Amino acid sequence: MSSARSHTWQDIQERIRRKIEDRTWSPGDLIPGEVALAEQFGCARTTVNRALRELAATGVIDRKRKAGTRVAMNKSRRVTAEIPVIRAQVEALEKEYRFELLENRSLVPPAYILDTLRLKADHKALHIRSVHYADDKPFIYEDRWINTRTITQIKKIDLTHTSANEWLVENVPFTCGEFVVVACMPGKRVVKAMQLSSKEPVLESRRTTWIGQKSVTTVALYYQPDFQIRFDI
Amino acid sequence: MSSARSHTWQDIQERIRRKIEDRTWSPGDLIPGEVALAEQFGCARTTVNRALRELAATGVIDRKRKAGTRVAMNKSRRVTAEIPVIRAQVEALEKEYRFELLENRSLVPPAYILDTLRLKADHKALHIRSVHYADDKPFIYEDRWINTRTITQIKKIDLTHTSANEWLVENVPFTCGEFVVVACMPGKRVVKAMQLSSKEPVLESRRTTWIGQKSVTTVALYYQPDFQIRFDI
DNA sequence: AAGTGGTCTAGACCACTGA
DNA sequence: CAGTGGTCTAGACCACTTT
Repeated sequence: MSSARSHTWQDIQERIRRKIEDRTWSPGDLIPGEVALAEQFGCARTTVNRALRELAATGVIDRKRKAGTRVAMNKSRRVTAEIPVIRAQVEALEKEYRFELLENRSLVPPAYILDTLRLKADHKALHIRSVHYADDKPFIYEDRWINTRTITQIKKIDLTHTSANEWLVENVPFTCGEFVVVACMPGKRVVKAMQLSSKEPVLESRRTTWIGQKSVTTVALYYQPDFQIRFDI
Repeated sequence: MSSARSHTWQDIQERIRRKIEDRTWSPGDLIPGEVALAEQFGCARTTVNRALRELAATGVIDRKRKAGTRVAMNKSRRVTAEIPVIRAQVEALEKEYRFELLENRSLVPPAYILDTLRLKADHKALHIRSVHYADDKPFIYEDRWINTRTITQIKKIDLTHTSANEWLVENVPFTCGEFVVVACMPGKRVVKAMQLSSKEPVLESRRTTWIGQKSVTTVALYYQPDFQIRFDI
C-alpha cells in the first residue's frame, strides 16, 4: 500500500497536491480536516498544518475555521518577482554600472504627485531624475519624488555619488507599497536620455512606498524597449 | 522593562523587524541564533524560527545553517501579484464577461513556438486566438498554442462555449511555468480585434506552462492600452 | 567535528465562525 | 455552542556547512 512514507511537510504537501490533481478532491470540495489527514498520513497534525498552510498561501486551497478546507475554485495563480536594486540588476547581467544625475532639486510637484504622496498644495518635495547605465548604454531612466517631510536625512546626502535608489533601499526602514506596471510611449526627456527612437514603446513601472501612514517616495522607472519583467509561477 | 510580551510569532517578527529598522542589526550583520533569541524574547525556539522563516522568505534576512542569520544586504524586494482567470478578472470589475473565438485549428507552429513548446519541426499544435470582452468592450486578446501531445483531451472540448483559458485552468493539473511582461506595439490582428488606434502601446504578457518536463501551452495576452498590472510589496 | 538552522512530535489552548 | 483551523511549547533528531 503506502510506499515511502516520509513525514516531511513537503511530502505531505505533495501527496495532497496529487489528490487535487487526480481530482480525488475537485475544485470546491471540502477536504478532510487536519486531524483526519494526520491520521491518514501517519504524521502529526502540525505537519499537516504546515503543508496546508503553504498551499493556502499560494491560493491552491481556501481555509476557514470551523468551515474547513476547500479546494480553491478560482485557481488564480500568485506569481512572484524579485525587484533588485538597479545596481544589482545591472551587475547581474555582468555589465558595468554607472549612473548620471540629471536633476536634484526641491520644488512643488505636479498635482498627481502631491496626491500620490498625500502632500498639501504648497508642499515641496525633492525631485530626482537620473539615468542608470549598463556598460555605458542607458538602461533605466528614473524619475523620482521624495517626501522630504518623511525622509529629512536625505538633504544631507550627496546623491551624485550614491544613487537615490540605492541610498533609499539601504537606509530607509521597511515600508509597504504598491508596484504598478504599464506600457507607455516614452516622453521627450526619456527618449533623449535613453537614446531611443521615439517610436518604441517601453515598460514603465511606478512604485510608491510608505512608512506606516507616511509616504516616502514615488518613482517611475522607464526601461529599455526590449526589457522584460520575469516572474515565476 | 519588557512591555506587552505576546509570544505570537507575528509579535516576535515585529520586534526583530524593528531591530533591523533601528539598525541595531545593520545590513550584513550576523544576528543572534535562534536559541539566543528565544531566550531573549522569552518564547520557544519554534516561535522564533517561524518568525525568521517568514522574514527570510520575503528576502529581509539570509539564513544558512552553521553560518547563521544575516540581515540581507541587497534588499531586493519580492513582489507578488494575483493572476486570475480572465473571466474572474472581468467580473471583478463588475462587468459582463464574454469571449469570441477567432481561430481554433491544428497546424505546425512557427519556429519560435516549436522551440518554446519543445516540439519537433513537423509537429502540429492547436492554435487558438480569441478576444475576451468586458461589457462588450474588447479587454484582452489571446493568442495561444496548445501542445496536443500533452493535452490530448482538449480535442474533445467545445472551445466556443468554454474558453481555453478557463478550461485549462480548471482541468490541467498544477504546472510550473514562467511569466514575462513586455511593452509592445500591437500587430494588425490585435489592433483590429481590440479596436485600437494603431499608435497605442500595450502590455503583452507571455506565459508558458509545463507538467514536469512536458510543455502544456504558451500564450500571449494583449491588454487594453491603459491596463496596469498591480503588485503588492 | 561542531554549530546552526530545519523539521517532527505530542499535547495543549485559543480564536474564529457556522449551525 | 461546538468544530475547525491557528498557534505555542518543550524536547528531540536531522542536515547542511563552515571551520
